[in-house]
Amino acid sequence: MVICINCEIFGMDYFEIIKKDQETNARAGILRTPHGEVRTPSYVVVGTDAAVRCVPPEELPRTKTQLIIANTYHLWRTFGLNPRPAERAGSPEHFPRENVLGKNLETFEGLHERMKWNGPLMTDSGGFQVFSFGFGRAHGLGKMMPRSSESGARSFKMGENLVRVTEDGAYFTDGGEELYLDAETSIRIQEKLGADIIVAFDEPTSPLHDHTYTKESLVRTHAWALKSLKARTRKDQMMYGVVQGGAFEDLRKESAEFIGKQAFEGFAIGGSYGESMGAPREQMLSVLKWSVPYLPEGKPRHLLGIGRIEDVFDAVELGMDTFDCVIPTREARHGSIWSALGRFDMRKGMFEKSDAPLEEGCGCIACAEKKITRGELRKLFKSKDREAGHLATLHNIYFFNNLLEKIRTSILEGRFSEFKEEFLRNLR
RNA sequence: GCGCAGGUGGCAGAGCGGUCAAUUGCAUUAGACUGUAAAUCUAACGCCCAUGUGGCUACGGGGGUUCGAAUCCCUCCCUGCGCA
Repeated sequence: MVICINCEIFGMDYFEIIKKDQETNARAGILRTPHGEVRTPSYVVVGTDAAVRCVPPEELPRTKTQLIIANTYHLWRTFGLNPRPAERAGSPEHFPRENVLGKNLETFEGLHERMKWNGPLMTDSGGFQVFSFGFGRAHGLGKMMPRSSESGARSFKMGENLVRVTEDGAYFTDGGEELYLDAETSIRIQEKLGADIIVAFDEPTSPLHDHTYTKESLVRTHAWALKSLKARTRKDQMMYGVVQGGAFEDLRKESAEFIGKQAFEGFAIGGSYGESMGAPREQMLSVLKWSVPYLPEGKPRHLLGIGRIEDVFDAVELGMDTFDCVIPTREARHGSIWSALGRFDMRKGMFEKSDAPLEEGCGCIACAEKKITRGELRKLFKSKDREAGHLATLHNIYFFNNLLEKIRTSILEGRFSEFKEEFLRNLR
């Protein structure tokens, strides 16, 4: 039985499961949003600052992108009541600076218009920034906590905690200003931004948090979830509730059960993962195993911030439908190309004279249309040409979107497990 | 031929008596990146044993001064610029 506030708008079948895998919890479906359908499982491309970095909007339709996620905190800072230049919001030619300045949210034209993207959009609530600018920054942590012994661990320096969390919300120190964000504000901003899917305000925790703090935080996140629901005024946006609970089985179950019962159109699983019990990846899988059974079968499930190849296969297998992740876009800018064989750092000397395509048979603009070779891409990277990040991003987002399309097809054809096994076997 | 300026690790280029196996950048090598503090960051980078306040060879070649030289002097070779 589907219970949701906006069912009369979205209809009972805004999320339709077309095929369920026999052996696993994988499912293929269609998520219908006001700006079009998302065939699931699907990757969600990250466009934090209202632009997929390095990709002009007109090229997005040729990347198999179905759904893009932008960020409430960053957009609030950029376009909101405290406007500041969107320095990272896309390259200048695609995103004229003058259009960014002097606007505020009251007159904001909407994300779709701004991004020149008419497809499905979602916004994250700003909840992740409560963690990443706060505890995460103070401890040099990201989404996945490295093993302390690994070389290269903690590449990014620890810094000052810029966030103070209270029962009601979070105070951010940002550029000398203090900003306050809470559930009501986050939802008000997300309604102004106007994405098809919005996310309840939450506080992610890390494996470094003990049970006491995690529980405390969970109570807060649950209260914020209810406030988020209550704060909504638009009928044309779906809202996803977020499951937290850190690395603790009891808290994850409690959270999934509580959040799963609320009148959200969909559910997201959040948090950061680490080695408090095994490797980060295994911990994440445990979290999914604990949480998913409590989430309603008939509603979409989103895994926040996850998206390497193995992660996506495992998460689909455990019943997740959508995944957003910066890996394709960020690593593209950092020089890595993803392929069915794994990840390659195109800056390495071994590619200097390579005439091979980035990936054999790839249909992305860089491979299929521009016929860029590895050697050419390496040269662009080495000369710090902006085109390098552009081409690599086009390739990587196509690769992941295409991978999810193949996963979806394999589910529909009843051969998900075989496909997974075969694909992972060929990875380096 | 004369004058001037130079010759430093793969390259560029600091250092100008000890704290120099030598700053820095590039290149190279390895690593990291998972709801975007990130088109970024970390590390290695003469040779050897690899335990080290370790051994060796090194700042064009040779010689000298000095307790001590990449740094000062002499000489040779080479490069650039100017004048013949």
